[in-house]
Amino acid sequence: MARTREFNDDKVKDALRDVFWQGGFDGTSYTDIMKATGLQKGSLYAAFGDKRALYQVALTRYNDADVSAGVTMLRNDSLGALERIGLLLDSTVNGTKSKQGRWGCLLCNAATEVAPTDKEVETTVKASMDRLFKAIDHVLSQIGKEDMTAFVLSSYFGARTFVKAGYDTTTLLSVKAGVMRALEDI
Amino acid sequence: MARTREFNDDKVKDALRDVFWQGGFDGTSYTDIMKATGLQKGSLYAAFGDKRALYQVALTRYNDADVSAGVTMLRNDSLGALERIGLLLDSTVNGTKSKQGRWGCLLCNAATEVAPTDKEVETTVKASMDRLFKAIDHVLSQIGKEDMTAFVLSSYFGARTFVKAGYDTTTLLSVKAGVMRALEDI
DNA sequence: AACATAGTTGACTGTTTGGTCAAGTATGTT
DNA sequence: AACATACTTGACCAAACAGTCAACTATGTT
Repeated sequence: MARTREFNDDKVKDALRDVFWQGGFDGTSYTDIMKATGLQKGSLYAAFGDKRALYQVALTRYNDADVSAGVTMLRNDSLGALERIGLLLDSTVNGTKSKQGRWGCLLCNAATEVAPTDKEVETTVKASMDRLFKAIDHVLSQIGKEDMTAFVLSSYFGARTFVKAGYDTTTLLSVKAGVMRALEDI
Repeated sequence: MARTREFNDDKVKDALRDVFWQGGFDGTSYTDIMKATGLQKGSLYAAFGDKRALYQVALTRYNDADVSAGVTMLRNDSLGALERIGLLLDSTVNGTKSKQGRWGCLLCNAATEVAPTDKEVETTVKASMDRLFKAIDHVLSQIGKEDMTAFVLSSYFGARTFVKAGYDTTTLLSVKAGVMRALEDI
C-alpha cells in the first residue's frame, strides 16, 4: 500500500496538549510546536490540519486524559463526598509548587483566551466543563448540596487564576478551607 | 518652547485599556492599538514606550478606574455586608448580557495570559488583586467571616471564567447564590 | 518674526508568522 | 522486483508583526 506513519499518535497528542497548555494559542508558534512534537509542518498539516485544528486536538487530549482523571476521582463513591471535593481543590494547591502547575488549567486558559473569539473552541470547552459540572453535581447530591455545584466549580476555576497570578500555597489553602467550610453543616 | 500634545491623555489610556481588555496582549496588534487610540506608532512610542509598556498603562488604567470603583463600593459601609458581596457578584452576572462583559476581567485575563511569563505584569496584577482582597476582607470582617476572603475572591474570578466560556445568566446566578449561602449564618 | 523644541507622521526594516508544495522516501501489495 | 500510495522533508511564500527614524509641523518664548 503505502508508507506508514513514523510517529506515535498518543505521544504527539500529549506534546500538542503540553505545548499549548504552557504557551496558549497565540503564544505558541509552529517553531514551538515542531520542537515539542518532533514533527515537521507538513506532517502536522497532513495528520491534523491547521493551527486551530492542532489546538482542538490539544483540548480534546486534555479532556480525554486530564479532565477524565478528575471526573473518575469525583465519581469514586468509595471516597467521602467532602474528601473528593478536597482532593479537587488540592490539585490547585499543588499547582503552586510545580512548573506545570503554573500552566494552570488548559480549560480555563482556553476559556479566557480563545473561547470568546472561536465558537468551536467555546463548544469544546463548555463540553469539558459540563463533564466537571456533572461530576461535582454527582458528589454534592450525595450530601444534599447539589445547589452548590456551580459555586464549587467557580471556586476551583478562581483558584486556578490565583495560581497563574503567582499566589502562594497559603492563599490557595485558604480558598480550599473556605469552600470546605461552605459545604459543611454548621 | 515647543509643540503641545494633541491627544487627551485620559482618553488614550481608556482606549489602551479597552483594546487590550478585549484582545489580550498577543491578540492585539499595533494596527488595533493605532485604530483604538487614534495615534501613530511614533507618538505611542514617544509617549509611553513599547508594547509591553502600553500594556502596563492599560493595566494601571484598569486598576485606577475599574478596580477602584469596585473597591469604593466594597468600602461603602452604608451598604450591608452581604449586599456589597452580592453587588460584586452581580457584576459577573451582568457580564453575560453585554459585549464588554464577555471581555471578562482584565485582571484575570492578564493573570492568565501574561503574568506567568512577565514578572512586571505579575507584580502589577497582584497589586490590584491585593486591593480587591483587602476590600473584601474589610467587608467580611464586619460579619466575622474574614476567613472567607480568599474564597469569595476566588469565586468571583471563577465566575468571570464562566462568563468568558459563554455560560448564561442562570449559571452565574447559581454561583452567586452559592457564595451568598456560604456567607449566611445557618 | 525667528527660533528652539517637542509632537506627529508614515515610509521603512528585519523578523517572525501561519501556511503551501514539489521533491524525495519508505512501505505493503501484487 | 516493481508499483501505487501515503508519509516526510525543508525550501519557499505572502502577510503581519514590533519597532525605528528622518522629515515635517505646530507651539511658546524671546
